[in-house]
Parts: sequence; structure tokens; C-alpha cells
Amino acid sequence: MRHWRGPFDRQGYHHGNLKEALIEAAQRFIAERGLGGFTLADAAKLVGVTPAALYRHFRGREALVAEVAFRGFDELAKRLGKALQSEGTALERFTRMGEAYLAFAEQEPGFYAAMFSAKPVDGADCGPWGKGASEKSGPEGPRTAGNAFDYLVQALSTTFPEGFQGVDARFIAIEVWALSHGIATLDAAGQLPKGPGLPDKYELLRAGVLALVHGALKGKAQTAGR
Amino acid sequence: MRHWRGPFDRQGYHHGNLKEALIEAAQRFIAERGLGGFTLADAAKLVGVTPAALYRHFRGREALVAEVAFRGFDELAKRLGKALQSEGTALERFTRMGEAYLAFAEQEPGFYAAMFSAKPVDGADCGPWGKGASEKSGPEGPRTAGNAFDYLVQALSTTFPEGFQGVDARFIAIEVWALSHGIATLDAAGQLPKGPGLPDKYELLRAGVLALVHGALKGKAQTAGR
DNA sequence: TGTACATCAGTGAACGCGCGTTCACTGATGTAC
DNA sequence: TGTACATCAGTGAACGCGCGTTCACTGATGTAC
Repeated sequence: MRHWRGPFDRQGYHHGNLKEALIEAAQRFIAERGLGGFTLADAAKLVGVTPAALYRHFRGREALVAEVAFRGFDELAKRLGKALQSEGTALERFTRMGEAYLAFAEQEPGFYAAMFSAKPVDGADCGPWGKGASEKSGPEGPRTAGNAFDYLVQALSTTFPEGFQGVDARFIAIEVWALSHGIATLDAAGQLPKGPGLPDKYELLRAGVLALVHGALKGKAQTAGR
Repeated sequence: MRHWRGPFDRQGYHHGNLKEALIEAAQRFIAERGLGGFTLADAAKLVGVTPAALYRHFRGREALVAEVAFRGFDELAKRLGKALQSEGTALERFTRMGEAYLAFAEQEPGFYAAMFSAKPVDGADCGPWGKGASEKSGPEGPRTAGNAFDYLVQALSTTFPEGFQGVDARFIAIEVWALSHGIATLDAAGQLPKGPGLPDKYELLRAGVLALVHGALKGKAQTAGR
């Protein structure tokens, strides 16, 4: 067993860690060129391997992209989980989760694009509301860390233990996720207005989330019977 | 001047309305197959024309997609403007704008994908916050209907004339847009959770927007000095 | 310790395909006389 | 009213390219004896 020297290193006939290297290359190219601009030939070339070698590890292009998306959901869940378990008050930790989400989308555009642009593969259950990568059982036994959406619901319950006056926490969680996703994608597309007097995306999300949490019930009451 | 018989009709050597027909075909295929899955050959074939004919009307593929995006922003502005000027109370009209946005994204996925997935063409100023298609001057003189984002800011000011206690209406407008965009894109990707006890996207947006409007200031106060 | 062997990750050449784009050409059209 | 002409929208063939995928083959590796 040869040692792994880095994702794009290569010594000798066998790569040693081709699968991981291909995933990392795909992630990089998707980030740079978008999901549609990513090609297997590019990834293979970066890794220093013939395109055909890819088929020893993946069924094809779609499977590679699906794996990138899968890893992305896993990584996002990890980051949200970490923020949820960080120090400080519950509100601080909750706020940190939002920042972690936006930072993830900005720092890992390859992951993010694969996660939310790819057509969901049939049978794959790894969306934000799926069982999540972390629940799948691997050779080292099932990992039960839960998924990103669960983390969000959990954070809402912990941060606002008084509840939301009967409103389902999942309702608010979906709102929060949608706002986060909207901010992240508009920002990534360069369509989030910026300028003096306008808030940055972190401020935008923080204020928005708190408004959603505090205003949900009031808004509901005002439009009751509509 | 021959009469136009429908976008995909064709009689004789000259098409008569090829430019419009190509735009409509592109919109349809982008809706069906995504921006990356759309090809000029498909569009030309549907319209009943050689691919080369396209170059009489567009510089290339990118220009055609940009035109679709352009039309999309125009159409969206029209729909929002119509909702804004509809009957009923200010709040009803405001709510109707949100519904119009989600309906547009659902009914016109070709437009929506072109608008928000396409890389912005340099020189083109037709994003949600750009000058907008409607302000461009055409042969019949400048149309000054304004753009979609302006409509939103205007609706906020009209619906809540008491203001937002010093908070810039644009701030709230961006939040509302981001939430709308997030809900629309998650829904389009099939990643909006659905089920008994969970709200549909219209309810989600309506409650969320009202929460954003009413909760913005409270949220800001709570996190002041952070 | 040395050797034969099974395994299988990666090779390299080739495939069929469809893409966007170009080019000289053609034929329908409307207009000037 | 008829005819010559300019215009230009669409043709059709071809281009170079790069894609994802396949296939029989090869050579490095670890293991059994």
C-alpha cells in the first residue's frame, strides 16, 4: 500500500487515491466553470490519469457529480453541527450557523452547485431533508450525526425554548433555509445588490432570520382567515 | 410582408418571424432540459430552419440566451407591475405580488433559469436591480415602467406607509426578494419539503414576507452592538 | 528468501456523436422605373 | 402593368472540436507457497 501524497500527485503506474482525487478535481472544476462546464477529461487530466481510469471508480459522469453532491451535504452538515455545538449563548450559536451556511456556499461553490443544481439521482436520498450522508452506515458502522436540516430544527428549538406559540419549528426552519439559500445563490450569481448603506449578506441573513423567528406568528395572525 | 401564423409555423422560404420563434423555442427547451441542455440545433429544428439561419438574428448561442433572460426580466416586471396596480387593499396587492413572483418562476422556468443561471453578459444591464428592460428606449420611445425591484420597493412603501422605523425599504426589499428566490429555486429543484402539516410555497412566502416586514426592526434592535 | 501467480488499477487508441460556427450560395421578396 | 434589380433571410455542406464511453491490453502490486 503506497502512501497518499496529495490529491493531484502521482508516482508510478497506480495512483493510490484516484477516487478521492477525482472527487476533489470535480469539485474544483465545478466551482470554476459551473456544473455544465465541468468535464471528465479535465478532471482526469488534472489528476494525471487517462479519462478511462475514471470508470474503475464511478459508473460515469453523473455518478461522480452525485458523489460530489453527497460529500457536499455531508460537509455542510458537519459545519452546521460544529456551529451548533460551539461555545456561547444559544442565540450566538444559532447566528453562527447562519454564518457557517453562507460561508460554506461561498467557500465551496463546487459543492454548492453540485448539491442544488444537479438533478436528484433516483434512489439517492441526500438532499437537505433526506436522511443525510451521515446517517448512512459505512464500514465503520452507522454514523448518526443527523443531517443539516435536523440541525436547523434542533437549533431553533434550543435557541427559542419557549417555542413559537404553536407554530411548527419545521415551518420556520424551511423559511430560514429558503432565505439562506436565496441569499447564497443571489450572491453567487452576483445579483445581490451591494453599495453604501446596504447590508452585506451576513447582516442580511442575521436580521432576516431573527425577523422570521419573531415575526412568524404575528404575520400569521394578521392574515388569518384570508 | 407575410403574416405570422404562430411561432413554429413555416410556409415557404422565408420564415417571417424567425427571431421571435427562436426565442420562444429557446425558452421552451431551457425549461425542459435546463440551460446546459439547450442547444441551437434543437431550437432551429423545432422552428423548422437550418441552424445557420440563427446567425441572421443573433451573434451566437450566448446572445440568444441573453435575449431570453432579457425578455424574462421584462415579463417579470410586467407581472409584478400588474399585481401592484390590481384592486384591493395595499396589503392584498402586496401579497399578490409575491404570488405573482412564485407563479412566474413556476410557469416560466425557461425564463427563470436564463435570468438567474446565465452568466451576466458584459454591458447588459438587465438584472433584477439593473435599469431593467422596460427603461431601455426602443423605436417607439423610452418605456419608463421601471423594473421589478423598483416595483417591490414601491409596494413596500405603499403597503406600509408608516415606514419601517428608519430601516431602509431597500433592505427589506432585498430580504423579500432573497426569500422569494430561495423558495422558488428550492421548489424548482424539488428540494422544498412537502407533506401533511407543512405549508405550500405560497403560504411559506406570504407568512415569511409578513414576518420580515414586521420583525425586521425587532431583530435589528436585539442584535445591536454585536 | 525467492518465485509463480492472481488481481485489478490504469493505458491508449478508438468510437460515434452532436455541438457551435463559417461560408459561398440561392431564391423569395419588395421596389424603382 | 410589367420587368430588372437590389436586398437579405435562409440553405446545405462542411469545419474542427471535445465530449463521454468502450475495449482489449498491460504492468505494478501483494500473496501463497
